[in-house]
Amino acid sequence: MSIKNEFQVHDYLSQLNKSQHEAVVNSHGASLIIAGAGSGKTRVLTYRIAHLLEKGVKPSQILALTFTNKAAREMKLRIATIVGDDVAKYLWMGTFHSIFARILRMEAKKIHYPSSFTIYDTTDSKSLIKSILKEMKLPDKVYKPGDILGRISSAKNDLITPNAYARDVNRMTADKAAQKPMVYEIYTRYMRHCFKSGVMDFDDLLLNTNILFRDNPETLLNYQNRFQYILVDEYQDTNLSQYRIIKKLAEKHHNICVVGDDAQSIYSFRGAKIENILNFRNDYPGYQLFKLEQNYRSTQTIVEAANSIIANNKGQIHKRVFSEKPVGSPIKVLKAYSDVEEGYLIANEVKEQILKQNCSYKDFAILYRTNAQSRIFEEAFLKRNFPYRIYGGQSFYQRKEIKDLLAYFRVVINPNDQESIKRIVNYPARGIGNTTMEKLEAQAIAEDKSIWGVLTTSPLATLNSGTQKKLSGFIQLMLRFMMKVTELNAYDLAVEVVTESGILKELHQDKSVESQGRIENIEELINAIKEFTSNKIEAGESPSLVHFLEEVSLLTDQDTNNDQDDNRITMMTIHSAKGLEFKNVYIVGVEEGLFPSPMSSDTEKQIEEERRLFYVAITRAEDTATISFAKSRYKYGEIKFSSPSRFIGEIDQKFLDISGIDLSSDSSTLAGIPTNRQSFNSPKFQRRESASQPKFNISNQSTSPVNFNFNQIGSKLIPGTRVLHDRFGQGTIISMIGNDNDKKAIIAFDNTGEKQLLLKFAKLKILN
DNA sequence: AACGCATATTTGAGT
DNA sequence: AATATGCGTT
Repeated sequence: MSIKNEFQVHDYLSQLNKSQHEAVVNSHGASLIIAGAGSGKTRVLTYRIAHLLEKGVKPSQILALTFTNKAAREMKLRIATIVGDDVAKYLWMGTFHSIFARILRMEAKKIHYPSSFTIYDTTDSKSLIKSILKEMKLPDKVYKPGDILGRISSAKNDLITPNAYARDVNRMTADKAAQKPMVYEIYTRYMRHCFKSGVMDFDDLLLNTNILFRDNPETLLNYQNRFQYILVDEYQDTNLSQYRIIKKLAEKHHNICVVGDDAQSIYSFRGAKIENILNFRNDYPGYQLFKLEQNYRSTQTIVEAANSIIANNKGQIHKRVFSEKPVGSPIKVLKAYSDVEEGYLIANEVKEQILKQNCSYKDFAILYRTNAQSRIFEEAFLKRNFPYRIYGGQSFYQRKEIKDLLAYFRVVINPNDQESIKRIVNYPARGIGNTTMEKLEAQAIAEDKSIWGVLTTSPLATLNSGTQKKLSGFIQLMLRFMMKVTELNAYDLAVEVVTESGILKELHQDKSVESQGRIENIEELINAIKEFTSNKIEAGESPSLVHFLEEVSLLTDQDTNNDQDDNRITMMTIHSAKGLEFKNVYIVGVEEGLFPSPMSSDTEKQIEEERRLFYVAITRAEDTATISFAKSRYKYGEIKFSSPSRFIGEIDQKFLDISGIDLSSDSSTLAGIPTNRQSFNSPKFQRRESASQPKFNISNQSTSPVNFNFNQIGSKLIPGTRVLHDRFGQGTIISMIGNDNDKKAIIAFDNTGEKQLLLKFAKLKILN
């Protein structure tokens, strides 16, 4: 058999150390693999699956669950290089959400859902909660949609249905104490609405899987038989809902392998239970334990420093992570007086390291606690023309024009999706306004139908004939699309929707740069659909829009265009850096009040999670790690002062290089770093700091910009002129439009694309 | 229905 | 600070 030869060619077992080898070949029964940071976890998982396949297990009998789509894709790819794509493609490998969405679609009838159910993202859910609040006449000042969604989400992750919620004393009293006694009622209506609309949110995908298996023993049995081997990655970050699904599926064969690291559990805020990994031994008493303790990623200094941090946590699974790589350089600690200076210092460091180490931009990562911190570094790098990529924040699929188009698709597939209908009914403008929609919604509630149901089956007596005509035009338009769902593939239908709906026309009429960008985004989406369609046709799978939507709803921007070979500095939150590695890592904003986050500083448990997050951050580094903090930073437009994070003091000082810190300012501590839990919030301390704030001249001498007053020398701004903008960096003027006070320049910026700027406000500088 | 101005909210991480 | 929401005006 050709598979055998493939294995011999790769000779994968010889690439493993002893404990990795054990973890790969002992593939029967229950296994717990504790994988320290950088210990070759992915390699072990990959080879374990390859090994199973070699032993004759069919790929379709293996279920492998990962945390992100990206992890699944990469692992599948690696397995494919060993066993071939024709085998690997039959593996059930993906995130919990995508795998069980797939199963739920097949089994939808059994839980009384349409198999064409659509998936709501957080924005959709919040907007639904808003309309429920309106319906219940509750103030959204008290019942903040985000908060309520969080309560609902937490209930779902704990498998608490609305009925159980009402009986849950803890939740009910907490709601009452928070002056929000109606959460239970909102939850009930939210669930009912989703069910009637044929819609699931992220948590529903897991909750409904539990319900499916609970109420349909024969279906459960079917999947228990199918999945002879189950593997779960990042087990420490599974929630109760996920845990129960796995437990049930593995009940028959007990061939369950979970991989994780309790020291890297960082998602309890969204319901993950670290207990799942800690209690594995109780769930499967005959389990085998494998510990991967050798770190192949980082220098000894980094590994030891990380160990000294995590030693502050209690109740861990004992392990001794070590490295046999060189000792490496100490962890540099940088102090900045302001957030802006922090950006400047880090940019300097990057430049210096690039020259010293002979490495390039892609070897650097800036990791922060909150997405909002990215801006400072974006500005610092733009000024110096450093290429970078920011991950997270607003993703492609969250952009307005993309959501609009996707809403069309969703309505075509599932016309009962009310939030989507509301989104598109008057986009492009059709003269169907709020009043009309409110009447329709009221009627829908009264007749217990969806809005679409009202539109297509009820007499619209309360509306005047003009409005009725407009609505009928919309209905006819959507019906035309719906009739073509099965006949056309995703691409052809998408093209038809963009043109027939008038979206494209609308955007073309608006000549602004913004709508230019929107058209480009729409084109990008259409291209993605084209690629999806041809891939599916090639693979002999269905290229319908239904399947495209399925894939897209569970995608994040982490999963899209990840060109490894383009040479940029990476900027992301520590959460999204989990699982990644970089030669040089900069952990920024390591301050009290930011990291640990004030929202996670109430209990020691929360602090421990923040500490694990810090551990994750440090262990991303291969060669060097740098920590920085700023004494002051802007928050909500106000200057806030802060002191270095307690976590810096928790690192064994012998691993730190604090020469970058000005010792003069605070003598009572080691370079201003509290070595125990003291803080520096005394007014005296703060006043002194604010008075001594230095002004830094950040302008780059080599491109020395000339200050410029547009009224006098505006005529110098002609197409082709190179200019510098504070925020967007360098660019070339494409054209000038407007007159006098409204004069604008259309500028193609090197890093951020085309922008249209009003000269009155844009502080442009001409470059020589 | 589009626009302009005032006020509120965000900055807690992501499937 | 930047963006979102809301209300009143055209």
